[in-house]
Amino acid sequence: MPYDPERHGPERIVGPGFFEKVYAVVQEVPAGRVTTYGDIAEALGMRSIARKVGHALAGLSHDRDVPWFRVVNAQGAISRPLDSGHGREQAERLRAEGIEVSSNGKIQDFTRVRFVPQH
DNA sequence: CGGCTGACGACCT
DNA sequence: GAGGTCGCCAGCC
Repeated sequence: MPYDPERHGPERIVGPGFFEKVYAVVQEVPAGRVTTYGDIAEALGMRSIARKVGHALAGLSHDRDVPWFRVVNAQGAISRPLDSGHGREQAERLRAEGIEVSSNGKIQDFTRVRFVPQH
């Protein structure tokens, strides 16, 4: 299917600098709240590149001041194996901010702590 | 250069 | 709720 603004958003903005744009949006998420890959994609004007948002975070170096752990998937769950170092760290850091995370990685009261970044 | 791979998500059974 | 399908696109074989 060709590019369709109705489905894919107003314009294509993925390109050089995309990662930095993602990081800028993530930094808007306040402590104690979480947002989703899709919400970030939409804040950047593209509804269909949620996957690229995850890719951007995957390439993030931890020494940068970006709260990567406040980003979860649309189901309100941590999108990394909980038996991995990063999965455990994310759950830990969210709990440290007062967010309840169940043993299966689900965020409790997700709809209430969900933060939707604005354009 | 073609194929595969994802920290995803909407939609359908 | 649990799976499967398809669309996305930069990066890495």
